[in-house]
Amino acid sequence: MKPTNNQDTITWIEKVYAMVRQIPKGKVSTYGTIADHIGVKATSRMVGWAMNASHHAKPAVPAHRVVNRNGVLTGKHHFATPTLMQELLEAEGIQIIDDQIQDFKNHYWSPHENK
DNA sequence: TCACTGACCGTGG
DNA sequence: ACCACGGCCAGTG
Repeated sequence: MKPTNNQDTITWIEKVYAMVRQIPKGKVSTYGTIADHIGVKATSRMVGWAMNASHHAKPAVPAHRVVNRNGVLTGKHHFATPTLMQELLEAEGIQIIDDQIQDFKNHYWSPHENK
């Protein structure tokens, strides 16, 4: 398509949003994996910061499907409520105990499927 | 305008 | 095995 109002100002942040939205329901991804797949220009910290900005982006990015390397809901505290992230993940069939995703690697989603 | 921080991860000692 | 530090972009004070 040809977005007239769009320009080449697309930054790695846009890619972060796009990739996070590609995460299928019931699956989760990590900051490092996303950052690595986006490009070496971005690091895990940048992804986390982008997620914070995602609150301002549209459509809303399912940041609740993004967790840290340990499979822990590190960013849960940044959601509307500190339990919202866990609630959303549990609603997708993911079991979480003490902010720790159970069988995390089994729910782990890798962008290798996407080109 | 300059400097620091941020939802992290990897490597070195 | 544990502790400490660097790296990258953008926004805020």
